[in-house]
Amino acid sequence: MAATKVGGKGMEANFHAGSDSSFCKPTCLPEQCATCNVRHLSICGALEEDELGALASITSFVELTGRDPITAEGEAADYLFNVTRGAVELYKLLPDGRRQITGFLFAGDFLGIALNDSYAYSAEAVGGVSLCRFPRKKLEGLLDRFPKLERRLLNVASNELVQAQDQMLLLGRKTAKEKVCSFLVRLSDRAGERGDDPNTIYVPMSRSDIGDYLGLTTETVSRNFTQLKTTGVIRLLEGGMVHIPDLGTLRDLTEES
Amino acid sequence: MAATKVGGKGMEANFHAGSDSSFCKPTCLPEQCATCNVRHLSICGALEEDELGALASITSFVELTGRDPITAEGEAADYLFNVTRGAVELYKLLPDGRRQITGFLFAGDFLGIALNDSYAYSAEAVGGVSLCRFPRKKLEGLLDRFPKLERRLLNVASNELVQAQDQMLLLGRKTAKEKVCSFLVRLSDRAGERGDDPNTIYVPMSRSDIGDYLGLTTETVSRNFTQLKTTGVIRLLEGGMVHIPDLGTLRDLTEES
DNA sequence: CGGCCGGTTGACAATGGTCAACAAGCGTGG
DNA sequence: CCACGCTTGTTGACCATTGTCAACCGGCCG
Repeated sequence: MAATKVGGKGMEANFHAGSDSSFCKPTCLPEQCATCNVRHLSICGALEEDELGALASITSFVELTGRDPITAEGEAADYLFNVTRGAVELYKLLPDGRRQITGFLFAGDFLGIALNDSYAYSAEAVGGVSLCRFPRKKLEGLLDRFPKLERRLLNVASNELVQAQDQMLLLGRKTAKEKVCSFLVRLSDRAGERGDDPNTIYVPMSRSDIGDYLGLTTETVSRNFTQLKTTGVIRLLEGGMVHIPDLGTLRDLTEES
Repeated sequence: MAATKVGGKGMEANFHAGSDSSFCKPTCLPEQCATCNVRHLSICGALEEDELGALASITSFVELTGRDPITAEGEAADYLFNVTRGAVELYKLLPDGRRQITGFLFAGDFLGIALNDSYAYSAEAVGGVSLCRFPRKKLEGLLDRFPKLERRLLNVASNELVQAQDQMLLLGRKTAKEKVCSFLVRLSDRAGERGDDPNTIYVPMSRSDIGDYLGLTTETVSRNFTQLKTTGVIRLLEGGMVHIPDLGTLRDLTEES
């Protein structure tokens, strides 16, 4: 796949405008929305069925693979996104290449709150990802029409800020072991929220991604994983799955309230 | 001064409701708003003069000294605030007492975006502070009436998220020296934005506060300050003032783009 | 088959933390 | 007015956690 950014001019072949869906009245939803299983989780959930058409009409549907870039830090923020499948990582770089991943996004998450005209971070796909892409100007126009949508965005921003505070506490004050355990607990909590088994979590990201998220090196992450493994707190399964026999034990190691 | 929180039941003697200002029509602004010099910077700036009365009517004006608490992490978020004078610090604690300061607020800043029913962090005054206090429910009511206000809050949240990303990069990936220099540069930038001299900045917080903000110990902060002092990058003046002869040199030490 | 990538492990180093002593400033109370 | 104690900041000696560098393993893909 080409390494063109989704926000840029390329990849036009990779997505289809919502209005493309042939003989469909404006109020009729494109197939992607009709079958979307994270609609109630995402910002779309703020709108009623009959209002959703307006949002859908400005939406393009994007499919990504591998490590396709989505946004680049500092670039004009012309598009905002909804993740409907897969995982996305957000990161910032220092000039010498040091990287800090500021967050992972999953299905239902919104990408593009943290910006003032230009993106505050780069975003790239981790494996297969589906996105809804909204032109920023047009989305802002919809905010005027649907205050409910704006309220929802404010809630999203609020929640992201709460998460950001937690992450600052983790980065600034937790030990390597506490960081790794907190990370696993968070993935487990999210799995639970999605209705998945919180004791068997999917960890799609590499050790180096985890390190860059927790402010550690890959080696330290790896060492802590093996230590948790040998002490029986976790079991590493096939395909990036991790089994946690006793969440209480793991949670005790995070030092969280 | 009593250690009662401003969000709680105490301190009623310390503030005056905006509507107290005697024979004043609802549209007439209380003295505090009329003379407020950060109105255009704060969320109030989103409203026209004639709309401000509605906001003022739900506002209480609070004066704090010393280390008075404003909010406590986990507590019901019944009030939101505007800082109109002084400095406020926001922090989170681990059960064993480790502390992470997630941000400092100054005049014009809004306090209370990062919440979902309960405050995500504790907030306390650093020295003398003046606040405008809004009951959350009533403020939310105003958001329905004034979409401009909601838009402004979304912008505030957006900016805070951008800052939070920067702080994560700092906490996770910068060295002690880079952290301290970044901190000074930020204070200098803010001084410049306020129209103050960016070469002579006011650092009102203690070494321990700075350490808890940067994920360092007081000793490491102190050592880095003296190193910057002996290499001539900064000069420590009276009353917490710091002189920076050459901002370029300092900026080079932050490793920022 | 061979090279590359991701993960693991080991030896060692260094950044930053811990512990302790000390100085300066400041308010309190004799 | 001075002595005292408390807090804050500074500095030093030492140490530990985590980073660095390197080797190695296994899987995957060309």
